Amino acid sequence: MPELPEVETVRQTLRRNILGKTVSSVTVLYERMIVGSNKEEFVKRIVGKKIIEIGRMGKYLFFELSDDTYLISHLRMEGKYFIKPKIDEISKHEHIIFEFSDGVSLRYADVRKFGTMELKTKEELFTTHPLSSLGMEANMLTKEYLKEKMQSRHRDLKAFLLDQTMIAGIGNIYADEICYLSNLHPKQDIFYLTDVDCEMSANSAKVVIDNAILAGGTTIRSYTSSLGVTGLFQLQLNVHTKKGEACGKCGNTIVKLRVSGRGTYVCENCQKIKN
DNA sequence: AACGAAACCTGCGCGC
DNA sequence: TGCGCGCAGGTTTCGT
Repeated sequence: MPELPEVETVRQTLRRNILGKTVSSVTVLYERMIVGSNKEEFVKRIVGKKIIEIGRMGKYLFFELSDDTYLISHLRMEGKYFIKPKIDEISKHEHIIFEFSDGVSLRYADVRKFGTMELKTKEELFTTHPLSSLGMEANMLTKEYLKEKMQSRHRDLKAFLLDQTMIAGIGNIYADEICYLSNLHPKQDIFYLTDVDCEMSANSAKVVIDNAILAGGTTIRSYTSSLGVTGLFQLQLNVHTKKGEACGKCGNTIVKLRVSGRGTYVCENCQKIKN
């Protein structure tokens, strides 16, 4: 489900709904989701704590709890949060249940069980993996930063955009959209990009990501809507999922390729490879 | 250094 | 209707 705009949307919705609540119990129904500690320790470190703030870095969400406890959550492909009354039945794909002292519960659901949760202290939060490994936020890129990162290595542009240690927050949908707006081919070797290309890429990333946040994220292939995520950015997509349709700029037919192991949509007339 | 493939999981849509 | 295959908004690991 989530790239930066979707995670940001979830963050905003969670903030509005559970800030200040105190956790009265935690139930872990799928232990492999927990990283870095066992189920018992995980539960023990959270119960009784209050939710002070909710933050985000790249695609990672983190809950600041009282007493120097931070919970990092990654939704991977299909992770979702739901807020329901405690007494509601636990549905099939809900794996971690947080109950609050006011009768409300926060539930982490994940059909594919790829998501992760990990506890940290304040000291560890930004100084240890995963948050310490992230590159610059996708909507804060500068041409200088991209220039430095791009012009010193050989790599497909799409692989670079998806590399979270280079840029934090871009996933498969927005990578395609950013390439399209920049008139660059996803298979373009970044080594040969010019200063102007770097500037275009930085600007495109900002436009795409910020507009997607404003739209509440993208909802494609949506089965169940998640908390806060019934985004509408799919209405603004230019290439992703548009195989066989006409390019909005030149009318050429948009094709689907495989780049960096991912389904990739491109207008091969507007996005030509150069070197 | 960089790439592809596999692994972690489940469900859906498609062609036969 | 049923089955097998490919595909899915992510990340890590491992072999080349």
